[in-house]
Amino acid sequence: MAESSSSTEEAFDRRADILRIATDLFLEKGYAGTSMSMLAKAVGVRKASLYHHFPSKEALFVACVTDGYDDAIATLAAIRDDPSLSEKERLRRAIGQLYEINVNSTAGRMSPLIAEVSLRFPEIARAFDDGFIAMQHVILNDILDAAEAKGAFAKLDRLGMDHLIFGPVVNVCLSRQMFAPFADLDERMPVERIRDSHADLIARLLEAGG
Amino acid sequence: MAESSSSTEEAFDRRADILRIATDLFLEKGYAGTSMSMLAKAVGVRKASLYHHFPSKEALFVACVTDGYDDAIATLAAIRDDPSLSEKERLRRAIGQLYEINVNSTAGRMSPLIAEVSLRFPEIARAFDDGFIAMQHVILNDILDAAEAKGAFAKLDRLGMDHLIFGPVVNVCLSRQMFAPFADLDERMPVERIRDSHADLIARLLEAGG
DNA sequence: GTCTATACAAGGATAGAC
DNA sequence: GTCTATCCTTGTATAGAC
Repeated sequence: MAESSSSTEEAFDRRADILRIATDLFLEKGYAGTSMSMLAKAVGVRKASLYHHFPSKEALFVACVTDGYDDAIATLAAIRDDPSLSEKERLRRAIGQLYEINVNSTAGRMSPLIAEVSLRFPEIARAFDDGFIAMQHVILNDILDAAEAKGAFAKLDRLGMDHLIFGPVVNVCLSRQMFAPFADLDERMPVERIRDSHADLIARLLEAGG
Repeated sequence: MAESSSSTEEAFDRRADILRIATDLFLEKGYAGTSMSMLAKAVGVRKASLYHHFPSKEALFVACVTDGYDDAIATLAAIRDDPSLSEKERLRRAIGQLYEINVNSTAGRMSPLIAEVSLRFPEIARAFDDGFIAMQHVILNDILDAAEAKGAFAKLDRLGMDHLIFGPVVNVCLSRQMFAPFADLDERMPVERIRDSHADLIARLLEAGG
C-alpha cells in the first residue's frame, strides 16, 4: 500500500495494465501464440520490464486467468439469494447472467484457452474449474433444487438439464471466438436473441408439469 | 498412382502417418504449441523429411483440419434420408450421431483448435465452418422441418432449438478437452448418459403439443 | 524419400546500468 | 521501475548429399 505513487491520483498501475493487455492477447492468439515480445510492444515497454512485474510467462498467465472471476460468481449467487424474485424469474435472470459471464466477460471467455493449455498446466485447469466452472453449476443447481422443492418446476433429469442450460452458453462462447474474424458475427451469433429464446424454451420445458 | 510402393501391400503411407500423428498433437497442444521438431520425433523421422510431404506447418495443419470430415457429414445425412425411421427416432439418432461426430471423432474435436487459430488463419476457420459446422446445422434443420410439416413435433423457435441441440454437444466436446488431464473425466462428462438425457429432454420438449 | 548440416528469426529469461 | 545488452534454446525452413 501507498507504494510511492508519485502523485496522489492517476497512480496508473502498470501491473494492471499488463494484465489487461495480456488477457486480450491470450484470448486472441492463445497461450503459445502470445509472446512476451508482442506483449511488451502492445503495452509500450521493453520485454525485460515485464519480468519485473511477473517472474515468468506462466505466472503472468495464471494471474490473467485467476483475475476477476470472483465478481462474476458473486453476481450469480446474488440472483440465487434474491428473495424478491419468483422461481421462474430467478431462473431467467440466472440464464441471462450466464451469458453475461461466459460470453461478454473476460473470465468466461477464457474457457477455450484453458482447454488449450490444460495438458501443459493441469493445475491451472483445475483451479479454473474449481473456482469458476463448478461454482456456476452449483449455483444453478441450487436454483433448480429450490424451485423443484416448491413445486414450481417439473422434476427432470438433472444431468440433462445442466447441459441444456450450460451447453448453449458455452457454444455461443466458443462459436463467437471461432467466427470472430467474420463480418457477420453478430448476425450468426446474436447473443441476446439466443439468450431469450434459450430461456423461453427452458421455461417451457420446466413448466410442462411432470 | 502406383507410385512404386516397394511391395504390393503394406504400402504404408508416410504422409498419412504424419497427418494422423500431427492431428493428435495439434489437438493436445494446440497449433502454436505443436512444433515440427516434436512432430518429427513422434513420427520417427527427421524434421527435414516432414517438409518433403508438406511445404509448411500451415499447409500441414490445413490438411489435418480438412481431412475426413466429409464422412462424418455423410453419416448424418444418411440418418436424415432414411425412410424407415419415425420422426422421433430419426431425431434421437441424429443427436446421437452429433455426439459421435463432435466428441468422439477427430474432425469434430477440432473446434476448439479452430477457435485458437481463427484470427491467424481466417480462411481455415471459414472452410471448417462451411464444410463441417454449417452442414450439420442444415441437416438438423431439415429433420426438424420435415417433422414439423408432418405435425410430429411442436413448432418452436428454431434459433433456440438449434442451440438447445448443438449447445450441449459442443459443451461436452470442449469440457472433455479442458478436463482431459483429470482422472475423473468420464465420471464428470459421461458422454452416453449426457447424450441420452439430452435426447430425452429434447423429445419431451418437442412432444409437448404447441 | 530420408538424411546431415545449417541458416536465420523468435522464443523465454537474466545481468546490470540508470 | 525501466532500460540496453545479451544468453541460450527453440522455432520454421532450406541446401545438398545419399
